Amino acid sequence: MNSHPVFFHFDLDAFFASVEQHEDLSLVGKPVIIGKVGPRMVVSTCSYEARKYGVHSAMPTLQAYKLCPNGIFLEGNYRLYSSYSRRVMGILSEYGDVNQVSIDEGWMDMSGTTLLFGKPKELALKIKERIKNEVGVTMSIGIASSPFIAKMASDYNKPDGLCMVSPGKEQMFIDAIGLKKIWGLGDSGYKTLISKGLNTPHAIRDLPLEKLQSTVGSSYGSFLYNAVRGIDPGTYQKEAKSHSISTETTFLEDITSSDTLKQVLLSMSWELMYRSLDEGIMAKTIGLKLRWGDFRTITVQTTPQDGIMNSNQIYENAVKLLMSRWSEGQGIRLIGLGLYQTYSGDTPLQDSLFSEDDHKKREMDKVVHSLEKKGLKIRKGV
DNA sequence: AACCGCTTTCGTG
DNA sequence: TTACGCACGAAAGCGGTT
Repeated sequence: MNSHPVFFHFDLDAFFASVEQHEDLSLVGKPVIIGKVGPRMVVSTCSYEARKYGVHSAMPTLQAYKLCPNGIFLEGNYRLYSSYSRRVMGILSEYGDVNQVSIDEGWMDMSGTTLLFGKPKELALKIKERIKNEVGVTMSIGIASSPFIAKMASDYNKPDGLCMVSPGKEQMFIDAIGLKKIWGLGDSGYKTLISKGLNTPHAIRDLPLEKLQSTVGSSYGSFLYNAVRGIDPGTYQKEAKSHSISTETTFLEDITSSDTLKQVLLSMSWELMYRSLDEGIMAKTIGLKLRWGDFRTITVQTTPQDGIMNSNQIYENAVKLLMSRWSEGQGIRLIGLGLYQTYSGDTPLQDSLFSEDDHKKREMDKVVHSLEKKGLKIRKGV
């Protein structure tokens, strides 16, 4: 009887680039890079052929161009990728509940499905084959006793990989991949550990929990304590908390005029308002993010006493926040606006605080938004 | 002591 | 030789209030 837990983590290989290669077969085998060559642009994804040149995600495209001048640089077609993604998720969902993590990745609890679908490894091979044949892209799958280990297993043999970590071998697996590949341990944490002489999972295992927590903080300490033992530190079973919606943009050139910044904030206020209406949420907090030409970055937020009802209020608060930290003439590279501390509903927490006008403006926002969704162009340039 | 608000930092894809 | 996006969540540290 196989009664132990079995999780699949799946990850599509160089997904956007693979889709482009499948759509245009002349790109197969070539270095395909998603990202327009130009200042302030970065690589979104690139094919494995491009990675041979040292190109990788988040790299400035100008640098990628230097490394790989023969690369095929594409702008990216997110609708297309989404439709591929939906087809993949559709196939996967024939085998169980899909916990989608992003457009190209997710995990499933496949415990106790052997009688139904066959042994995990064979099932994984079958799924990989189906995705390749029916969608046209390759997928890597990791199989393990927790989503945490399965996640790293799916990365182990990429691309077109399959890796199973047998129950009881989790800690050995962590030792084999090393600190740097532990999910949740990024550049900064890695450097901190190295600077303290903690170079391997083994070295961290030698420390008692309390000691670890006093060196790197209680939360991070217990995360590491579990991770180096191959125990899922609770990576994916987080309950959905208050979420947030935000938008930001980097200008082609630094902006120094308040009119331009205000115009952008106005359009962002509309966007956030409409997105929050679509998602049926209200927010308590408005936050502004600014990045100066020298990359210095700050955030500033406010939780207005009178709540947030409509796009006007978002905009007015945003401008106040801007003026509290920025003076005319300073070059702004990036500006962002977000709604935080959201809760679901259509009514404010303390309704009495809202004026009649605020309610009216909210109703107007709704009408404008519904007309726009039907294809009517109300505003210009958005 | 518990809670809330604000800001920064870190990490993910 | 440089080049550096966007959206989201979690947590720490601090100061203030109940």
